[in-house]
Amino acid sequence: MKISEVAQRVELPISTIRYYEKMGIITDEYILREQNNYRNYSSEILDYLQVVKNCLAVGFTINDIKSMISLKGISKEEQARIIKEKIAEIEAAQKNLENAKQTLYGLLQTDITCENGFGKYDRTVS
Amino acid sequence: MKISEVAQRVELPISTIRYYEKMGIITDEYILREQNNYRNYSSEILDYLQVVKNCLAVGFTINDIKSMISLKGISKEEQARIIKEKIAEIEAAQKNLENAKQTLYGLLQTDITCENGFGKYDRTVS
DNA sequence: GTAAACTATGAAGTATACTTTATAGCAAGA
DNA sequence: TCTTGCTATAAAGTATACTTCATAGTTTAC
Repeated sequence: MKISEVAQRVELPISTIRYYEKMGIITDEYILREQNNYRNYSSEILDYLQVVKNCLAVGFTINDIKSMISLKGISKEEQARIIKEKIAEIEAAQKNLENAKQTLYGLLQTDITCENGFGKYDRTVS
Repeated sequence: MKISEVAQRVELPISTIRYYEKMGIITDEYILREQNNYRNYSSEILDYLQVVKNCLAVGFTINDIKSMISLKGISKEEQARIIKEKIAEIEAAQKNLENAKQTLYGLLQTDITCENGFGKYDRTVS
């Protein structure tokens, strides 16, 4: 499928898809070039880009994703190590999310305008 | 307490703390200025900055945080609406995290080097 | 067959979140 | 006192993730 279809289906701008390729997180494996030089993507790009979107949405960088892609070239032990590291990062992010969420729930239940985490006013100085 | 103590306790660079103030997410409520013009922070800054860190870590922007701070000026209904919106965003992020985590667990269990989400090779073209 | 729409590339521009630099005043210990 | 270290500000610089622009070839609809 052509780039515009990919863009529409994964809900990313065309420019972003080309950018991801330039950055190395969309590899040749997903792309054939036609006679006219147009990119022709395999359908697997759709699931792949969804994973990429998830990863970026939760704070991983493009370089993080590149390191995950490049797992292909290294030893199983090293692969496992990197993956476990990433999982630990995700779990840390999950804790942060839960904290942030509880903070917001706290805001809902208290009087936001004076006494709570965001905007609390207290001149006590230590 | 002075800026260096805050920096150390919340584990943020001094420059970042000054930057947050400049961006408006650390307000005067947390700061007194001494005769020498040094900032003197109230102890509440510590919890507050932890919340800020959590929010930033999970994808909220400084402007998002500003909008949460500014809840003080608006109606309860509007406050509740904004907070619920933010909670919804967090829950979306939580789903993304869980997806990303499952993807990584999948990587751990499969043969990473050939058949999986990152780096799958399939020339099928639609 | 021609205009509108889609594709391509490289380079420059933008937004966000910081960090660093340059310069200078204030403070605490030897 | 003097040196080392902490504080201050403004402005410039950096990293990341894109987006836009300029230019040009290709395809499709009429």
